Parts: sequence; structure tokens; C-alpha cells
Amino acid sequence: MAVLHDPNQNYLLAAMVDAEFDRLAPHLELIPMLLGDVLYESGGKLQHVYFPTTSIVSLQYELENGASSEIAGVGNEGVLGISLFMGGNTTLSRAVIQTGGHGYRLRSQILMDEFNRAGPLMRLLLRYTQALITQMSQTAICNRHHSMDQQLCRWLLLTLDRVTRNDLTITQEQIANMLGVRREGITEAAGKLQDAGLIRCRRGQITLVNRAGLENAVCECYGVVKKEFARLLSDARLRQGKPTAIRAA
Amino acid sequence: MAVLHDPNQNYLLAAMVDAEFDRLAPHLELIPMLLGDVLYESGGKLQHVYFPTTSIVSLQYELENGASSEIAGVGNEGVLGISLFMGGNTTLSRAVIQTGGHGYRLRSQILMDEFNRAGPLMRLLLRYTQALITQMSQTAICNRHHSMDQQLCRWLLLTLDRVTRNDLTITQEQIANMLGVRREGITEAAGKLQDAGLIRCRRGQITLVNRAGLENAVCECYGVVKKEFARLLSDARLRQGKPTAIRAA
DNA sequence: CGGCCTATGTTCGGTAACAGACACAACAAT
DNA sequence: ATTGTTGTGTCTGTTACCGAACATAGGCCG
Repeated sequence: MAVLHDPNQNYLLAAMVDAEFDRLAPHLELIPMLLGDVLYESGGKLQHVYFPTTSIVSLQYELENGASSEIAGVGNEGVLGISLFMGGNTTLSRAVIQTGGHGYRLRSQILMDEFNRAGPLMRLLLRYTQALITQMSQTAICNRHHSMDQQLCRWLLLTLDRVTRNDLTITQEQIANMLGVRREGITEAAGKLQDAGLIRCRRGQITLVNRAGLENAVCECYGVVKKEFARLLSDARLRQGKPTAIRAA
Repeated sequence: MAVLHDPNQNYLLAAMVDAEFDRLAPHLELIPMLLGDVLYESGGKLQHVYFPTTSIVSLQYELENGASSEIAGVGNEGVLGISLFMGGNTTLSRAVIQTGGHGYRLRSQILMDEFNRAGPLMRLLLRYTQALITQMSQTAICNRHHSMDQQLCRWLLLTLDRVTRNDLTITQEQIANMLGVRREGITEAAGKLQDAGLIRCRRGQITLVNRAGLENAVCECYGVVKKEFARLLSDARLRQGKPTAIRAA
């Protein structure tokens, strides 16, 4: 199990200037982020913020009748707990770990102390939040105007971009919950993509076969989101520091 | 036409502390905001931010095929141009004036200078942005799970809350564009609401008849958004200052 | 190996919204 | 009053997705 863990695996941690990172680093806790765990419940107080490295977290809204939809996903490009520094200290969304892995945790107060310095870190976090808003907005309009097939393609690509591998460990039912549709619909749509040779479905697993084909089938929403993330986040210079020793929780 | 105009008609302007407001006030320009005018195009630079008083502005995303949907509305509770201080200085959304009226305009740099002081104004604007995020998210899930009838009710109530009158000057086609549905669908849904005695439709105008009935027909999304705006924005103490003399543009 | 749980595949009918076409009515301009 | 424009009401399919039920099969465990 000699897996290397490094805060630089998270884009935001890597993009901080040295002085800021050095102040935060002693407080970063490497933690396992287990599939299905809930980081925040709707309405709950935020004790920590989380910087995923190899895990992916889904931000979901739930309705009174139990139906839910993902409004955005957060991987190693982002952070969970934006409502902490945006104000209010709670969020109406639920944060569920969608792909197991690791991440770094930071107590709310530590991040806030740094945020309140109103320096580069603040601007970085706000820029990330702006990108997240784009993702949410594009999800909203995609929900409205695009077919389930296209939406599945969008979800698959956005998720595959956040893992280093070519396969996802997830059931079709879980995907259906993310997209807020019926499981049967995903079965049908995934079947079509498989017949077209774009993906390969096994029990609880989906493997990417033909990425170009998938990108050809996806709606524009995927590209819009990717491009906006690149625009807003790529300009920050990344620290080239060596992996820092971090105590595991 | 002795209509009184006062910056305090905008919640955010009214919620600023005196010192901040006094610095901004000399730069606030009262301007007419005309129905149909576009404040921002998708991708355009932000020269000004706008604080609506009696006008309502719709934030829309557009797809390549020309289809569009409103992702949020902004009235006298908010401000247009959040991507200015969130970073990036452009936004992918379009801002279209949906209900004519007035508002106050401020040059981008003036607002940024004040934002960069990282004081109460910054926190106020971020809290507003958080409320806007809630509105967008709830719109996304409402798009997915609720019927057109319910969504029309939500839109009507949210819009009526932003005007002081009981009637809206808008065509069914414009509403359809907001919601991202067909005009015929709105005609049918509005017809049902009229038959139920909740609203009265005339050419280019909709009048509220039975508010309680409409609130009974609306989906939970309306209440969620209202409640979250109240939670995030009501705690700020409002200035009780007299109407300030502001030069009209 | 056999049994069991769970994920996936398939079917059926029902429905909400779409797509297109068209009739009519309100209002403004002349 | 006549005319033209624009907003609204109402048809006809057609389609995508839902809701429910059930069949099959993968993979773990005794």
C-alpha cells in the first residue's frame, strides 16, 4: 500500500502561494473518503472543509418527496464547503462521496482565518466558486433541454476527467440518482452507448472504451464547463514543492 | 412624474454600513432599466454593476441551438455582475431586463475598490451570492422534477414578490423563454390557473387574483428559495437614512 | 457446487411535454 | 372603420420519459 499522497494532488492546494500553504499545511489532515459517506447533510453546520485528491464528491439537492439530483460534482479541482466562506455557514445541498479515495480535511476556522486575510487564497476560492456556479447553471439548462443520452455522456465525461483511470465503480442506479432519472432510463442509455462501442458496462462498473466517440455524443454542456474551469483556474501558478509530510487521520 | 427614487429601495444598498455607502453614493447613477435591454451578453466584460430598484432582471443561459432558460432572477434584493468580484470578470450568462423600471449603476472599479477593503460590503455581497447559488440550484432540480404548472407558479410568485403591484406586464411567450418551454405549454398552464381563479390573463399582462391559492399550487422550490434569501440577507441592519440625492444618468 | 442477493435487461401502458399548424381576438395605426 | 400586427387559444400527431412489474444474470458466500 505504498500509495503516495500529496496535497498538490488537489488543484486548489497546489495553486496556493507558498506563504498561505505553509500556514495551512500543519492543519491539513489526510483522510480516506469512503464511497457513500455523507460529508454534509442539508442544513448542517460545516465543521470542516474538504479538498479531494483521489475521491469525487457529489453535491445534491433533495426534494420533499425524496427525489434528488446532483447539481455539481467536486473532484481534485475543488473544495467542499464553499458556503463556509460565502456566508451562512450552512448549505442546503448534501455532499455525498461518489467515488471513494482520499482527500485533505481542514477545520473550518483555519480556512476562515486565512480567507479573512483577503489575499490570493480568497481570490482563488472565489474564482473556484464562480466556476462551480457555471457548472450548476449549465446543469440546470442541460436538465431542461438535453436528452438523457446526452446527459449521461456529460456525466460520464466529467466524472472520468476526475479519475486517473478509465473505469468507474458505480452502479447504474447510483448514476440514475445523480441525474435524477429512473434507473431503467440509464440502463437503456448505457446500453446504447455500449452498443455503439463507446463504453463497456459490467456489474457495478463502467469502462471507457472510445473517448473520442463519447465526446462526439455529448452535448455542448460538457465543453462549456470544462472550458470555464480552465479559464478561471488555469492561470494560477502551481507550487512545484515536494510532497509534504501530512499526518493521516 | 414625481416618482421618488431612493437607493434604499435596493436591499443591498440599504444594508450597507454608512461608511461604505457614503463612499459609493457619489458614484451611484440612477438609470432607467428598459424592458428587453441586455445588461450583459454571454462572455462580455463587465463595465458596471447594477442594483435594481423597481426593475427585474433575468439571468439566462443560452444553448448553441438558440434555446435558453432562466437560471435566476434578480430584483431589488440583489445586484447584477457578481462575476466581477468572484473573479474572471466575465460571465457566461446573459442578463436581460424582464420588467422595466429603474436601478442604480456603479462603475466596476468603484465597487471593486470597496470590495477589496474586505469589509462588511464584501461579506454582504458574498452572502447574496450564496443565496443566488441556492436559487440556481433549486431551479435546476425544479426543472428536473416538477411539472410545468408548478414551475409557472414558482416563477409567477418569485416575480410578483419583486414588484409592488399585483400584475405583471409580460407575454406568455416571454415567460416560456424564461422557463425554457414552449409558448403553448404556458398558454395551457396559465389557462388552468385562470380557470382555477388564481390569476387573470389579458394580452401581455397577468394579474394576481388569489395569492393563497397560488401559494397552494406552487412546488416547494418557491418556499425554499424565499426562506434561504431571508436567512442569508435579513440579519443585516438596514440604514434608515433619508433618500439621498442622486444624479440621474 | 448450489443458493442468494443485487445489478441489469426487457416489457407494457400511461403521460407530459414537444413540434407544427392554424384560427381567432385584442390592440394600434392609418 | 379598415387593416395589419401580435398575442392567445386550440387542434393534430409524435416522442421521451415515467411507473410498475418481472425476467435474467453476475458474483459472492456458505
